[in-house]
Amino acid sequence: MNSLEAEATAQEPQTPDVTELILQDILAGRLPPGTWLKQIDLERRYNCTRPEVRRALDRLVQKRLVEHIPNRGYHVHEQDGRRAQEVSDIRVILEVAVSDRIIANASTADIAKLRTLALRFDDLVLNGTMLELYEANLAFHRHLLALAGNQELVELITEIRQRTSSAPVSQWRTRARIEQSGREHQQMVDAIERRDVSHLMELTRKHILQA
Amino acid sequence: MNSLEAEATAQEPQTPDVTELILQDILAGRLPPGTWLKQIDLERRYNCTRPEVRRALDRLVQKRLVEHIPNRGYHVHEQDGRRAQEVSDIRVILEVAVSDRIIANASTADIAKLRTLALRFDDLVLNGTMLELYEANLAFHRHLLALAGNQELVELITEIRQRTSSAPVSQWRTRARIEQSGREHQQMVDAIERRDVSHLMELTRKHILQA
DNA sequence: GGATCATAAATTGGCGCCAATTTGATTACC
DNA sequence: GGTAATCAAATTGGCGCCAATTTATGATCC
Repeated sequence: MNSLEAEATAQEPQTPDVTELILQDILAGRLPPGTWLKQIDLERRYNCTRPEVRRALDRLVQKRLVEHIPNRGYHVHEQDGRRAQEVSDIRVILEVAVSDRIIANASTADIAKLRTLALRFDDLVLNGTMLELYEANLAFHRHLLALAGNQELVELITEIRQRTSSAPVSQWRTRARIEQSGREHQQMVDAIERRDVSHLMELTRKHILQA
Repeated sequence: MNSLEAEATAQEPQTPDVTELILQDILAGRLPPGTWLKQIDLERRYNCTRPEVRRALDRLVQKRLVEHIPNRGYHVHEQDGRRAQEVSDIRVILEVAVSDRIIANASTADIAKLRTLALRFDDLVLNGTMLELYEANLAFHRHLLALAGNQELVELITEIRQRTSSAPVSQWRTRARIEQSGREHQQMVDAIERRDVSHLMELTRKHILQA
């Protein structure tokens, strides 16, 4: 939703939710998989108290993003190839299945909005951080899914996306792949505009599987 | 997984995860939607410390089972008809979509195991608590889904099931409906044994939607 | 010289206290 | 008699300390 307003690492004395800050650092690849998250380090890094760190770590464990070993500590969950594949499979099933609803509900305004978001993604390919790109991509997919008329579905897919793709860097290996993703976004909007359900389904399937 | 070994409310001095205890009480309907979860009450009810209560409450908020209002407190999330409908829709999409994989992977042993679980459900209809029935039902559906060969899918559906069906009582309103569910379980196993994909899909769809 | 044990440093994790906010009741006032 | 303001009780929530466990280091023994 809101892009990154916490660009300065730890400057402001206010408390903008430590969980979100750690999450973004993991997503941005600043805390790579396997990294041990020592409570004192986090306390200093985010300029917060011990209980806040603990609460954040516990939440991230619930989200399956970090692993907890009793009396040993917390570390960023290793990338699991099988799990990533399984999540992709789930996404394909769901997003392909609601393609018809998306097309049925998409108004002219919705399509315009999707184009804007797709363009923003393309723009950030050239000049933008990996995190910004990640969030722009997420925004596009969230608005797309929202058209299916099932709010829970939007939240659910947002959740399971985070669950595996620890570092977005590992998602899009090359710039060529990123640019390809951008083009696919455009094609998906085109398909929606033409009300071509089967084409949208095929585009969605490919887009997710090779992301 | 493990059935209820914490039958005695709060007797043993050990700490068998307070989160799970509160969760079960919500699921069993002992803590109806809307109930305010005062920290002192929980502290006494489950014979645990303040920080444990807080951690449990925070986790349940993450699971969307309780709602948190800052400086006001925590209360069991109200049953949301729309959300329940949306979760059912998601379940239908997913479980119908993997029907073919379930049938492709189901061995003779798997089918026998499913029959056992279905029978256990039927048995508990007569003599068993609501919670036991709920867990037997969950066990059947988990084993069924596991045959699709996607572990994440099993965990995901288990999660979203909990997310809405606050009180399992509200799921199966009448005993007639429960017995009908039991028969449908049997029919689903029959369909798997006959390798009748389309029939399993139709049974699954109806079973979920009118549960 | 290498391995093992003991000791010390560091880290995790449990626990209780106290301030801030809210709720309910009593009192004063219109 | 009803309403509004004030005060007290209760509840939430932040914070730091200390014990338990683990890890690293160094000394001793084989």
